[in-house]
Amino acid sequence: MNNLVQIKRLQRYRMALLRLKNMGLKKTFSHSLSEETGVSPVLIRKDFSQFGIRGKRRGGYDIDSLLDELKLLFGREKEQNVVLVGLGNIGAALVKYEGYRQSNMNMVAVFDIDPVKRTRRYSVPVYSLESLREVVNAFDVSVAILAVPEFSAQETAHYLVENGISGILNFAPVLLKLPGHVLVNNINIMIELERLMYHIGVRTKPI
Amino acid sequence: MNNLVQIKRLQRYRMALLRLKNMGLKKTFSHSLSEETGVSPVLIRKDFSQFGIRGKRRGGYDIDSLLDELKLLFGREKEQNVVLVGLGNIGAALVKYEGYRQSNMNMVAVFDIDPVKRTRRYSVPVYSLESLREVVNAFDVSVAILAVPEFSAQETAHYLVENGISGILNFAPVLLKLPGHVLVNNINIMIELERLMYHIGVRTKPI
DNA sequence: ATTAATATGTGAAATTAGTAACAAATTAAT
DNA sequence: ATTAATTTGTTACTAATTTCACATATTAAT
Ligand SMILES: NC(=O)c1ccc[n+]([C@@H]2O[C@H](COP(=O)([O-])OP(=O)(O)OC[C@H]3O[C@@H](n4cnc5c(N)ncnc54)[C@H](O)[C@@H]3O)[C@@H](O)[C@H]2O)c1
Ligand SMILES: NC(=O)c1ccc[n+]([C@@H]2O[C@H](COP(=O)([O-])OP(=O)(O)OC[C@H]3O[C@@H](n4cnc5c(N)ncnc54)[C@H](O)[C@@H]3O)[C@@H](O)[C@H]2O)c1
Repeated sequence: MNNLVQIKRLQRYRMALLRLKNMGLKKTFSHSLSEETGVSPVLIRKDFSQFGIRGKRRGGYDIDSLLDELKLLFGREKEQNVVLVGLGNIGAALVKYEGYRQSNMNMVAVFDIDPVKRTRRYSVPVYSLESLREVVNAFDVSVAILAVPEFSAQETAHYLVENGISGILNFAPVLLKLPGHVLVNNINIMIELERLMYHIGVRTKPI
Repeated sequence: MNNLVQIKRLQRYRMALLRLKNMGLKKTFSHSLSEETGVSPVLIRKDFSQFGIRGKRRGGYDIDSLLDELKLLFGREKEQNVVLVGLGNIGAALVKYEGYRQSNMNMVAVFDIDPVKRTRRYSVPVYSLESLREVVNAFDVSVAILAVPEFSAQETAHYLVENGISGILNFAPVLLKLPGHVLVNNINIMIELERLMYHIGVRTKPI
């Protein structure tokens, strides 16, 4: 059963555990985590079990230990550097976001073809794409956030990969065609909205 | 097998078909759509088949007919109005986005508690939350985009529901606890980034 | 006309994911 | 100490999703 679906759930557990810890809690139970994540208690226990994470019968799970175990999975030891490509609407939101540290990540540079965009001053430097390779090498970057218009997404993604990027978080609503070793995660806001509409529409449609 | 997973795929087909149509194509085949969407050809055929959409053996599918059929599913007849709650980083990107029309949607109002945010002028009016019910009634709104900070997300979501919202696209990294009839779709940017890191890390880790 | 090639459509098989049931451990209560 | 209550961990079962295999239709070529 390993992977994908399960990894997504482990991430959710981790987020929830961070919240619980923040609230001052020391331990938790599969049914409490279920409340926080929407995953059934059995499945939570099974997931933990399969990743070698063990609780105490009747005593539940120790939050700190759980987070330590999950840290080995997600919170890579070394802080991971990412770059942002495309400083438009979405890009501007992402560059101003301050939550990267919390996930042990750091945005080291932004790239945009528009020189005007490069005059705006943020806490992160904005370059032309020519500097990409240099930055990738200097900061050991392997992941990029891609927030360029749909029509240039494929071409830009290709350029990123040519210059050493092997993971892309893609906001453009297209399937990027890239070499097999490259990983892409897509975020498609309009599709999420549409599906919401669809499900609501379906349910409220008169029978 | 109906629903959820399948609906997601049908949405992807639709997006891809719109692109193909835009490129001037008239018909397509399950294997071409597979290229565009990453879904296997058999599964594409099966999905269509189960939704009563039929192609021509040897002749493939007619793009316009396909889109018509899918329109019945997704592109509700009437344009759907949505509101945005929280005009921060993400909110500002969403209010400036111009792709709603294409999905037959329309953003009719933005809400923010911060009076300073309400002085900024966009093509969409910005109100305080007190006006929510009024707008919901006037524009028959059932879906809201929630882009407020994590700590106020639950409370705000609750308020939205109290005032007639039944679908929420949630950007805050928390599981919203709401009455069963309310639908929530979550977009969690950091989780997507983390998972990218994880999968890359796993693969490049020395054996 | 006949044959070959190509694509769809679908029931069966295989795979993957999730649930139920319950034993084992641990803690709390008497 | 003994009993009861609770919660984990696991195996067996059920459900869901996807792929396989192939029959069937359609077009193109000879
Ligand atoms: N803004 C939203 O709310 C929203 C919603 C849904 C989807 N999207 C998608 O997200 C992507 C970005 O949207 P946006 O609204 O931020 O777009 P935008 O047009 O505001 O910004 C795009 C930016 O990318 C830059 N750019 C263009 N080509 C480039 C290239 N080759 N290399 C580097 N930079 C380049 C442009 O100069 C611009 O600054 C689009 O694909 C869009 O479809 C956005
Ligand atoms: N910006 C990003 O790139 C990013 C990335 C990942 C996740 N997120 C999440 O998205 C959400 C929004 O992020 P952001 O960066 O835009 O935050 P932000 O702080 O920039 O903006 C939040 C906005 O919500 C308004 N607000 C606060 N409470 C409100 C309430 N009760 N009702 C109405 N409006 C209210 C604030 O006035 C502000 O304008 C957060 O939950 C954040 O964790 C954002």
